[in-house]
Formats: sequence, C-alpha cells, structure tokens
Amino acid sequence: MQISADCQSAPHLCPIVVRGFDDAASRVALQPTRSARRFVKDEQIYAEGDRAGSFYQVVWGAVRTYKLLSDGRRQIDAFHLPGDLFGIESGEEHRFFAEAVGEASVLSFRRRTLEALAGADAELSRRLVMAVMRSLERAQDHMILLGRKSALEKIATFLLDMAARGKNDNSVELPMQRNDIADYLGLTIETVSRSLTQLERESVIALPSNRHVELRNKAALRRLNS
Amino acid sequence: MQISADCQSAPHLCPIVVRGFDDAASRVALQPTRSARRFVKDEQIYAEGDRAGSFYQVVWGAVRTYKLLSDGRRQIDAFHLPGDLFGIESGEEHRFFAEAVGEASVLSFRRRTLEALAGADAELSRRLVMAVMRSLERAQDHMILLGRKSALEKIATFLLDMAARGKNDNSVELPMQRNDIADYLGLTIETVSRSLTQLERESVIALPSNRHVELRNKAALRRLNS
DNA sequence: CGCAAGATTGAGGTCGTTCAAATAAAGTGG
DNA sequence: CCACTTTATTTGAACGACCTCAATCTTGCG
Repeated sequence: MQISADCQSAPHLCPIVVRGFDDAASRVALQPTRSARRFVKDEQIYAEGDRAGSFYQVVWGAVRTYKLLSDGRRQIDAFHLPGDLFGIESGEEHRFFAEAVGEASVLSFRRRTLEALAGADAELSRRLVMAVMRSLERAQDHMILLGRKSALEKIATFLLDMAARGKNDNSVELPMQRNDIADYLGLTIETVSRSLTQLERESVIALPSNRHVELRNKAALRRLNS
Repeated sequence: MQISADCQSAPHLCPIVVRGFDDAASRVALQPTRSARRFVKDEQIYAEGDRAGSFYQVVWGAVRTYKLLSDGRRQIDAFHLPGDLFGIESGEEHRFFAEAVGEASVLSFRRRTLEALAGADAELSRRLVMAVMRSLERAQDHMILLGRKSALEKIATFLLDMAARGKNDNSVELPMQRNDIADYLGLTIETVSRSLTQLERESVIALPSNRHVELRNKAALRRLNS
C-alpha cells in the first residue's frame, strides 16, 4: 500500500499519524503491510501467547487489550482509540488479548520491518521509545487509580480522561459498554452503574443515552479526580 | 569516573550491569556522572515535578517510586533492586517520587549524555527501548494484581516475585516494611499483616523475622498467583 | 412486535478497612 | 549492656464500600 493523497478522500485506508510519528520519514518507515482490516464487535485481533509478528494502529473504532486470570477475572489495561498504537512487545509473544470494542478498523505493521528501520534510523528509534513511554505513563497513572481510588473517583477519572481524548470536551461518546468500563476500573458493572447514577443525581453529569455522557460539572469531577 | 578493574574490589563504586546493558559499548555509553551516592533510609532521591535531568541505577539497597493523591494516599508503582534503572522519563519532569527504602547506594547518569549517544548508536537506543518495555510489562502485570486480585493473591504474587528477583528461590529477604508492601499492593498494613499471618498458619510460608520470609509451599503460592 | 442483551435497582453478604489496643522490634543515651 | 523511648507489627472488633445475587427495566435488533 502506498501512502498517497488518497488519504484525504479515504482516510480509513491510511495510517493515522500519531504524535511522534507524523513526519514523512516515519510515515514511510511505518508503511503498513496492507490496507486497514475491519473487525466486528468483540472480534479478536490477537490472543495472549500469539507470536508478536505485527503491531497495530487503530484507524477508527476502539480496541481493548486485557489479561485474564485463570478463573476468568479480566483486567482491561487500556482502550485504544483512533491513532493509538498497540501490540508492541519486547518479547516474542503478545502479552495481552486484543479485541475490537465495537466495529473497528485497524492497520497492522510488520514488526521486523520496523526493527530493521529503527536500527538504521536513530530518530525513528527514539520516537519508538517515546511511544512506548507514553504507554508506560498511562499504565502508571492507572495503577494509582486501581490501587487507591474509590469507585466514584475511578469513574470521575475515567470520564475526564475520555473527555480529554475525545473531540468535545464536555460531551463523551463512550465506545464501550458498562462491562468493559468495569473491567478497566477494577469494579463490577453494578458499581459502575450506581456510580454513574449517583453522579447524575448530583447533576455532575447527564446520561441522555447509555453511551453518551454530558459533563455538567467538571470542577466536581476534578475534585474527585484528586 | 573511569570504569576499571577496581570494580572487582569496590563494586559499589561501579555501575552494575543489567541485562541489555552488559557489553563494553553500553558500559562506556552509560558511564555515570560521578561515583555512587549513598542515601539514608527514606531519603528522597527526586520528587514528582523535579526536572528529569538524570536517571538512576540501584547499586545496592532498594528504592521505591510512588505517586500521591492530594489527601496523602500513596501508590508505590515499583521497588527497584540492585541493577534496576529508574527515573527514565519521556517528558521534562519526573512523574514520581523516588526514595531509598533502607540505606541504599545509587548511581546517576546524565540524561542528555545518553540521548546524544543513543542518537549515534542505534544498538544502544534499541536497548533503551527494551529497558523501558520491561518497565511497561511490570506495570501491566501489576494492573491486574491491583484491579482483580484478592489480598491473599496479592501477597502470594508479591512473595513469588520477590523470590524470583532475589538470590535464593525459597528464602526472601524483604528490604521494605509492611507499610511499603501495603502501598505497593493497594492494601492496608493490617491486611498485609493478616494475610502473611494466615499464610504462616497454613504453613505456606514461615516468618522467622519481620523482614525474612521462607517459602515453604511454593505450589500453594502459585495456585494463589492465578 | 418480540426477543435477547445490556443496564439499572434492590437487598443482603463479604472482604478489606478503620479504629483501637497490645505486642514486638529497633534505636538511643547513659 | 540495659532501661527507656520510639517505631513497627500484630491482633481484635466493628464498620462500610463494594460485591453478589436476583429482579426489573431499557435498549437494540431481527
């Protein structure tokens, strides 16, 4: 696939640029193996233990990566939105499961290609470090949430984060259902639901529909965010 | 400071090699700014918000990195043992507090020096990615612990991890106190104490002293580990 | 419309916390 | 080395936040 002006007319077929990968050199270096692949809701992109021959970038839709305990308990470590890279590994195997949250379009890149190019291109390599570092920072921020925040604080942090990642600052379109939110925040669906209801009762948010949250009182959310 | 044969006679003055940084080139590249600095128990190495001009390597002792919520709740994200690097940042500021757990000796490296060298040395750069990736993997494993494991499972995982990192597989010398374990596992000191006591009652471990744990039944611990 | 899946709500239970007290260990100065 | 203080750890009892189980309500979709 060639990166071309078609990206204007058919953006879903082209790699979305992310901070740190937005110059011409990187775009060539990161040329995907083929055009974007479409996944249906809950379709698996890769499984834990799969050989990590590729990594991925969300074009549109959302992707969840998660781990499972032997008895089925699930911890979602991240939601990946358009532009986000996921599936980069240091070892030979994927350490998570990756699934489409809803319908999603995902580009894949050959890992060996990037490694070869990164070996020759120090700047690209430095940028790859930065991309991984950003994942690390997200993971680290999530640890204090999981370990030390109350249910209400978790929900507040989650909503503010989703708002910051979306287009509109005060209106959040959630790509995932309660199920996924619960497993991301280390809660049950019931507690997620009750917390959202409570915030709505207190007029901190409005819930016009299941997937749509209006942030009415961001100051209150920020106070909960600590 | 020169890397020399003195490292044999006075190892605490020399950079400890870590996997991925153990060849001659890396040793020169990672030449520390000065000899190891010694920190007393609970002494701060850097604070959240400090300019991240250096990063560090533990020579001996242990270091904790942690975040605080506004009301003082603390989440320790990692314990750093001899050989471990910490304090590598993608931005300009440190995102954690770092303190010596007990008495500790720590080497520091100028960040700008490494960045310059990594720009010229693709291999060193690739290894830096790997080092950061290993941190990321640790953080990701810790998320499922914090979000989905019970107190007993958390303690079991912690003990097995400490055992794997230490010299002796069945005898763990803990460098930190209950306080730190609690804030690492997202528990209270009381729950940590009760969980350890319970494992001792069940003869899964023995506690000859506060800081010393003998793993008597690793199979049982692994079962709890998931 | 009718069904299945998702979300909410309620009631009750549980695991981990909180608060309090007792015990043990580690310093400290004589 | 011992008495004394301080700090760390353990233990107990009661509470509470979140979970579990169950029922109801809502939404989405053939």
